[in-house]
Amino acid sequence: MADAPVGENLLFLTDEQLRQGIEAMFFAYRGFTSDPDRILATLAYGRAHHRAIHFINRAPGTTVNNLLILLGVTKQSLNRVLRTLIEDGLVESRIGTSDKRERHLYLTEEGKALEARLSDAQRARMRAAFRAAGPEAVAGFRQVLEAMMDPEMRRRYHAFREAGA
Amino acid sequence: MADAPVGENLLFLTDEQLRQGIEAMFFAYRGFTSDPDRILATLAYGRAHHRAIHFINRAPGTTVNNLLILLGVTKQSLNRVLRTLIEDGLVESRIGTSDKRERHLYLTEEGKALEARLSDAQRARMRAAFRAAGPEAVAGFRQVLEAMMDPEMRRRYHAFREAGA
DNA sequence: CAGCATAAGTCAGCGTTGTTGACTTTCCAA
DNA sequence: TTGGAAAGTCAACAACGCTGACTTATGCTG
Repeated sequence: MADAPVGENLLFLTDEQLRQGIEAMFFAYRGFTSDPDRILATLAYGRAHHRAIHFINRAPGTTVNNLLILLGVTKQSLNRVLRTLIEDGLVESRIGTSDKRERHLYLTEEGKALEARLSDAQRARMRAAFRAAGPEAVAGFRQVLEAMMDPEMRRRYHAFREAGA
Repeated sequence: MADAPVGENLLFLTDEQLRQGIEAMFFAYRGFTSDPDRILATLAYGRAHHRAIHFINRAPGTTVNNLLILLGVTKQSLNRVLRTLIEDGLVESRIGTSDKRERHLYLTEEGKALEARLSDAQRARMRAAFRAAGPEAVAGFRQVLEAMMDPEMRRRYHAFREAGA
């Protein structure tokens, strides 16, 4: 897997290939966010709300601190988003049982409904792209993306996924 | 290429696989932008400046209109960025010869120097990721990204690349 | 128990980057 | 010569990052 090209066949590492990869990443990310963005624009929410909703859905009961580390934003920034989501009844904040300083976050039914709308739209595009490219391409896609993350973020992400609540 | 799995082996299209793809895209994009962001932060520039510099470098002599369509922003938004780059002597704006309403954009030597700094950083990460994943994974990565773009953006992007000036 | 650390929330202010709307200037082309 | 395209400008606004300072509640440790 990691030992395919050693001395020959390094043409995929030319500057031109790398630049094309960079540009592909830029344009693909635009497509990636465009469908949820359209939905969010009708609701006075933005991408930050989407990200919060997404990860609360993925790990119900996660704490505010967990979430802001995962998202890589300050607590002030996250708090502004969480406050509106709680006020609007999409997210519920429960005081921790073992540690009462902590707030555990959950989606309400309404929050789950919006999460599903956003997720359906985003998954539809991802599904179409995966289907068009085929399973081997998808495996390569995942490999490259994993390698592109900061090691620290990759670690946090996997820890989050395994921790759940 | 497009006919690998027809009735069986569609496990790569499960909702869980799609969600993992979505999250990988989110975290990888963070890594993707982090190196240039660090450089830009020391210069009072942001990502919008980077994008303008990148595409002017890729297609010297492109017009303002070409650029704003490619970047998908309004002329007011692009103009604010271009103005600072021109004032700072990184970008040169030349009045068109055939059509004098048009402004053709070029990087100055100083602009090319910054482009190289930003690009070196971003390519280093891309190179490391490509190398770690291998050429077949890179091909798959590119295929999925291409399929994820809006068709209109993919068309514009390829047209831009071929047009040059 | 006293005191420090931690988790969360809040207020104020700021910067970047996107938006809309309205307007002017320049200039090509029918 | 007139309509429209291209470019630029001004104003206002919103989303969402940031820093800094502060409070409140709670947990932990000496």
